[in-house]
Amino acid sequence: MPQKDTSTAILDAAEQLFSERGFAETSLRTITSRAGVNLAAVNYHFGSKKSLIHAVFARFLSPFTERLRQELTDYEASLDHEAADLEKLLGIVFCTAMATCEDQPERLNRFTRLLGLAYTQGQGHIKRYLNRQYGEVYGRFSELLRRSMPELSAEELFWRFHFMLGAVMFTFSGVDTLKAMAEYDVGRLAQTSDVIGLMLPFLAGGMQVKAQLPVVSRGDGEG
Amino acid sequence: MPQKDTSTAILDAAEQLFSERGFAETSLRTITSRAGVNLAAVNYHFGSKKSLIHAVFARFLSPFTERLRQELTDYEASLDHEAADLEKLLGIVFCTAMATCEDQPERLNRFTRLLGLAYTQGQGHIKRYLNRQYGEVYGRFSELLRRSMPELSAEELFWRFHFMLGAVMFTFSGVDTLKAMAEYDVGRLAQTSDVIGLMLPFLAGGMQVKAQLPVVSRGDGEG
DNA sequence: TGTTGTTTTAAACGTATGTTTAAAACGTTG
DNA sequence: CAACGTTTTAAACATACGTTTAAAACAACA
Repeated sequence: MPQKDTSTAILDAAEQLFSERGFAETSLRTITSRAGVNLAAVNYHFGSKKSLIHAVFARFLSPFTERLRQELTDYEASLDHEAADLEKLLGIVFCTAMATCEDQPERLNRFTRLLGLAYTQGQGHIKRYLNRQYGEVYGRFSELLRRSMPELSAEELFWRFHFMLGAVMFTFSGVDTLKAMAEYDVGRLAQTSDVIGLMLPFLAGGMQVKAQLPVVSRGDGEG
Repeated sequence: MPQKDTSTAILDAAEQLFSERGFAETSLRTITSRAGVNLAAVNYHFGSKKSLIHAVFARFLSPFTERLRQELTDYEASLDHEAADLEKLLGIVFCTAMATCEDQPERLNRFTRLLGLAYTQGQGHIKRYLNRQYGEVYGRFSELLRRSMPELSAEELFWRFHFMLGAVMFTFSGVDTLKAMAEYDVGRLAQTSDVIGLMLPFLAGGMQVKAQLPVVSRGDGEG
């Protein structure tokens, strides 16, 4: 490949820059100059900045969800009405994600960060797009998660799921900074797979802990 | 108070709008028109948009860290060389945060969200400002956290701490959306104190879980 | 080679932003 | 009241943005 396709060059630059600076903070001019293409190329090939953002997500998420759909189907078949296993389930997601970008492991960081930004940064159109395109696989995973912890109430499961999501998103959002900090603090450079290896027990431990009464309470009543 | 001070009106509007839309996505014109003041008032009272952002953080964080410093000192004194208790420590932070804005509980959501945005959104100057101003209290808390889990390796503690941070930040970043989703899914409207009550066991469970070998591995070697 | 459809380019457009200015309004103090 | 420092105001400024345009360059094919 002597020289990248224009669309690919734009997607590559956009993916990296968006993940570094966010969507609103990254201008088309920065993207096109990094990609070495003309400014108008974005609107020619993608139509608008919004569509470019969607395309960046789609390039990773479409292969990923395709693989994940298959993995979940296989796992569901192997279960045959018995309860699902939480760590196995989380392992499937992580492994599928890593397998989707096995040639460039750093893309996983970029991508989790992009997802985190999509959630926390305004830009409602991104959330709508993601839900429309990939909501079904997410629902499949949710259902398996529920089956892996049948003793948990719907409310506890809901919140714990989002606590977990937060730990994952936030960690990978700043994983490069964190790796550097960890190297400075601890003296050892961690690989992404190491971080996942440390994260899985944390997540499983938090998800499966026995519920107990809260130690925090507010001054007012229960309203 | 018949009519708010101009600076206060700006800070109120900015705090709310920043937390809803992010920093880059909120224009000074939106802020000043929401606050009912003239556009130039921001630059007159705060000098620049950057300084306004810093002022928004300072208005919450200065009283908060002041209280927290005191609470940590008290707790340290009560310990007298014995190990700190993790849940007690987390409880102190949450309670101090809630006490700092006891009159307007929703400010806690806004603020955790602002902190999350500061971490995930580019805007390096915010991180630098926060570290410069409040780094010391953070260090005090870190040290107590370490003392609460002496059996954990430095590396495990570092990463688990950031997993925890992520769960907290992410949850409160979208706590209003999440509350609405939870109400729809589960049928019961949660209060912030309820969410914290559900979160504490999750965090403590994840932090204190016995480490185990990771189930995820990469294809390549250990490099 | 001439024609046609596609891609790239430089330039401009319209709009929105953060900031500055200079005059007006205000409030306090002599 | 008069003078002075502070605050507010409307307008303008310079810059950056996403998008559009129309011409140029290119590619494929007859």
